[in-house]
Amino acid sequence: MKNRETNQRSIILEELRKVTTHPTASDIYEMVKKVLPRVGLATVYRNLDFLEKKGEIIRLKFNFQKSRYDGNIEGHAHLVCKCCGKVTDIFDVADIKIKSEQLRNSGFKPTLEFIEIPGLCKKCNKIYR
Amino acid sequence: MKNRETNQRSIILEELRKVTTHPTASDIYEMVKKVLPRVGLATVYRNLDFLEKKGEIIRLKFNFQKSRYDGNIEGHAHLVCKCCGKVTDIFDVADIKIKSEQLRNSGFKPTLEFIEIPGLCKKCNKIYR
DNA sequence: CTCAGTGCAAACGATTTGCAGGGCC
DNA sequence: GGCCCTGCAAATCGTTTGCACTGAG
Repeated sequence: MKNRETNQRSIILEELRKVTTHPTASDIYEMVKKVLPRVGLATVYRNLDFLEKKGEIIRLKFNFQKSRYDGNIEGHAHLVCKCCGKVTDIFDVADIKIKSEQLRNSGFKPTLEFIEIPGLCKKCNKIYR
Repeated sequence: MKNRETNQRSIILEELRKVTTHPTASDIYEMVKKVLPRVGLATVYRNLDFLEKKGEIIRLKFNFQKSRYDGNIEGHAHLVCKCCGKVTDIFDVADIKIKSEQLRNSGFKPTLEFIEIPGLCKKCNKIYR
């Protein structure tokens, strides 16, 4: 009786799965509009929220003003250049180790698959060397 | 000739240094208003931006809608509970190790001091166990 | 048939900006 | 005295919401 499989919802997910970029809601809106010209932006937002809650997609936060979305839910991390904003996916982080007694004592359970690692990309690092 | 040391700017920094919470811009606005009743919210925003660019404070991104700020620039990480939103400071992360060939090959230089680690806090982890 | 989902437009809330006046250097 | 900074108000922009309608189950 709940969670209906609408055309809009499946196409939004489908379009997001297609790309390896990390589009914003309006990017996705534009992508979906090519398939469903009458779709509304609010529908895109509502479905992105829905899909995130379901764990089908990931909402990224590296950009302050607008959210970005990732249709790839294979556990992976993001490298985010603080200088140029470039985002790189890293898939082989199964074994990130954090050595911190405070962390161990806190009882906090990290979800390292979705971590966003700030830093400087190769290009920007050269400039600032 | 540039970067004047105004009363507003130093009080904003001073107030932010005092607390160990991670206040939003309006939280800081309220704090500063107690000292400078005629201060404007825009001034707070402009100075927070300024101070962040100068590296005097850190702008945190764990909250989607509004930015939070940290006056403690001693290298430390944040544990962010995805469930209840609780944020915990971790100071002994000098030796976070990330074992990733992709990362090594990418030439990306991580700034691990400012990393935000998602996960579940002790309390929420129990609930979801 | 029912009600979750949609499209549209208006509302919202955090942040930014234009502008005239103020005060640091 | 120059011009960076401020306070105020209005503007901006991403996101959310109210509402009547639609279509999936």
